[in-house]
Amino acid sequence: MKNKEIYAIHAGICQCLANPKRLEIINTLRDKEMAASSIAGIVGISKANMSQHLAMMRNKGILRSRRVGVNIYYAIENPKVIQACDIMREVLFDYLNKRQRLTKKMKL
Amino acid sequence: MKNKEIYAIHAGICQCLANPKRLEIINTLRDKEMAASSIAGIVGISKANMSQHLAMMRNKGILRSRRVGVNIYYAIENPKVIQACDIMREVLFDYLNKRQRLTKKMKL
DNA sequence: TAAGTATTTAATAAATTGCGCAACTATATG
DNA sequence: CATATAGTTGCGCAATTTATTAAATACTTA
Repeated sequence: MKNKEIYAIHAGICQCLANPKRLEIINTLRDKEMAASSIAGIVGISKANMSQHLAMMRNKGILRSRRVGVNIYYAIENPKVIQACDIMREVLFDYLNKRQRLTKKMKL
Repeated sequence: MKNKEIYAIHAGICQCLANPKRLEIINTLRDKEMAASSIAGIVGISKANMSQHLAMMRNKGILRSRRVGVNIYYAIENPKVIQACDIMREVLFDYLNKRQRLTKKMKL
């Protein structure tokens, strides 16, 4: 497999993290499985839209799903995603802290 | 700061990883700083486009830049990004391996 | 200061993404 | 079988992203 192809698929998987709703879904499923409609309720989006986000993440190996009666339960497939997510959140906070320090300094 | 806002900024930073060219840039700068045009040469995109990608990542605290004469050198600002990148790459490989095993099993 | 190299910026076109809506499928139950 | 509930899918549209081009800026050196 070519290097450029790898980067493309890699980017495709990272794409899952590049949307606030999907981050919230991942965070909600951090330690439990949950039915699609329950997640939709928590995140506050429509069933259809939720289904689209969930399908995307399942197709990329980030989530898995299983049917139990009328419900379909989703869960994190690969916990490494949580790890990556958390690290990127640290990057975010490092960035915010740095900006805050700079702003303070400018006010002195 | 509101929870939803955090998710939005978090997604904004993750967006940097959601493009093959940017992943290649990050990987190229993994252990060294490099002038914009040199990176463009390695990754194989135009200077203008490179500049846009670099600016985006600098604005989000992922890269930093410094001018040395006529050149502007870019480097990773927060090494945690590399870590997150590598973990997401593992997720990718876990996924590819799993698919391969499934494909093999189906052929038996 | 004029010319050359490196980089950025602005404007645009093309491609992709996100989301609402309606229709459809699958399961459970009266 | 009819109905209800949970979830998925296809379609269209607005918003965002990406790449391209041309013009502008910054620095160096003759």
